[in-house]
Amino acid sequence: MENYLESTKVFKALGDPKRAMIVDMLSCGELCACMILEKFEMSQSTLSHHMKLLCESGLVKGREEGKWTYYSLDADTISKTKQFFCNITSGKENCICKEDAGCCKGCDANE
Amino acid sequence: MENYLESTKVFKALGDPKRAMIVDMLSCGELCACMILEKFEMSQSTLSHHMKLLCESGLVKGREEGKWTYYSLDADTISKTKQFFCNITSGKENCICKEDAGCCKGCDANE
DNA sequence: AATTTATATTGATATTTTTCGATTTGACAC
DNA sequence: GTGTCAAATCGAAAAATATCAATATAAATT
Repeated sequence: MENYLESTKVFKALGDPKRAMIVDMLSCGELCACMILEKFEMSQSTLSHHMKLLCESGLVKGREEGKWTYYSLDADTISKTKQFFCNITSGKENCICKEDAGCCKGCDANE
Repeated sequence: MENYLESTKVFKALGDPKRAMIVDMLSCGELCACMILEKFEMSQSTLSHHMKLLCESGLVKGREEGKWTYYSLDADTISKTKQFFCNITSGKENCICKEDAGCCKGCDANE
């Protein structure tokens, strides 16, 4: 059984175009919040909120240095998420629909 | 430049554990709404709403046959989404942060 | 034609998310 | 210490989403 809750958090984080764009930016290396902020039309507090969400999903890591915070992608989460995406989308014989009826009731997908 | 809006719609759809689970179910073949409904604790109208969202993202296709609607995964969207995920997360030299400052203002990520 | 069955739609409510301005915190410079 | 800068947090408002019960639609069955 997949860990739906963990990976869907990452998808939720990527479900916003601005956040996906931030991830794209970070893919060529770590950046401080101020650099990211320069590229967008949003307030500093809004960016901070987006960064927090990205960090909480595990996709992004923050590193504090003096008064700056540098953000970078988390390779491990990226690889796990890719794996999860492939698992749930690639054809297979024994996916959950083949199990007993009602198998999804009360599992983590229902919170 | 990536098509953020299109792919982030798919991520948004996958950002809900129940919907991710539905996608997982569909990965072993097409299912009618009634079969999916059996597995969850949610009302019929709620499931219908989730299926609509999945279809609108392009990840799932609906096929009507008599009084049933059969749902299945859309291979093309899956492959495009995987590609997009890889593009924005894999290290590269020329990602958007290397372009002119402010390049993201007014582009599709800002709606 | 009337009934049942599968699904979609509508209307309402509750919750979550997005966003901002204002404030706070913490580091650095003077 | 005082002021400045980067970033986080708080509080509030607006928008989007999730959910359900009720109703509508449309096909199959009687």
